[in-house]
Amino acid sequence: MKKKAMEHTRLLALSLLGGEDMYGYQMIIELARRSNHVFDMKEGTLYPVLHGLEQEGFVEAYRKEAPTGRERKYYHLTRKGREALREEERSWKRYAGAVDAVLRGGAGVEPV
Amino acid sequence: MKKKAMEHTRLLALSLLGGEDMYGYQMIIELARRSNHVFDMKEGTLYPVLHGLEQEGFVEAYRKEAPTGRERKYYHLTRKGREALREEERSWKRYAGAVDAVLRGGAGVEPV
DNA sequence: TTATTATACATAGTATCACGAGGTATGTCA
DNA sequence: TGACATACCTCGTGATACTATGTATAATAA
Repeated sequence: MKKKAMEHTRLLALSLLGGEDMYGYQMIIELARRSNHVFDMKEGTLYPVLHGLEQEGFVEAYRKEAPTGRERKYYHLTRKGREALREEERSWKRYAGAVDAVLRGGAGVEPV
Repeated sequence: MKKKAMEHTRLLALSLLGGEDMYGYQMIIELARRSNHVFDMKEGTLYPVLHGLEQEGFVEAYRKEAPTGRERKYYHLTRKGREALREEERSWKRYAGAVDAVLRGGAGVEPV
């Protein structure tokens, strides 16, 4: 079987940050935990996405020292980011609903 | 807002053929209808996918004349294809369930 | 009659996306 | 001290879906 593509990475990242500020590494761990390891996001996937979100003004980064003495780069969801999250959620529900409708044989999705 | 990528095209194609034999153009129309135009698949997307499915032995093509006198190329789901459909459906449910779990804040997905 | 549209198939080029591989650096623990 | 976990990052590659384009026929409009 082929490898399952990640997809919807932005939605997942935004959703994670919707709850609390997080740093990249933490997001990967959390995503794996919350999805029961269905999502095993790679650094090579997440970091470019975070940088993109930052450039778009959806997240803001700040550095904070961890209890261990190490510096971490935390990401905070901006207002604009929260709107984007809501939009992406809608988009996901629409998408998932449409897939399910097709699988059921086209029982009909709500009109858009 | 960025364009939403199709994704899971194979699943959708297999699912359409799970009901009855169809020809490519018909699949595009049907998919749009059943998904209420959430999916507006392009020929440039579908045909390569169909050819791939054929090469893998998931579908078999045959030509049949339409009432209009025109020739159409119908695709039929093989046994192997039906298995692939079931597998893709499982995969989709797993994926969608995991996304929903993350959106809910990680209420927990069934272990895999 | 002729032009346009809808039907029907197909490929080539392009953009995006996620991954693998690799690099850097620090803290912890045996 | 050396291995491992933590923590960040980039580059190259492959997969996927899109746009654009090409071909051809049937139906319809001008």
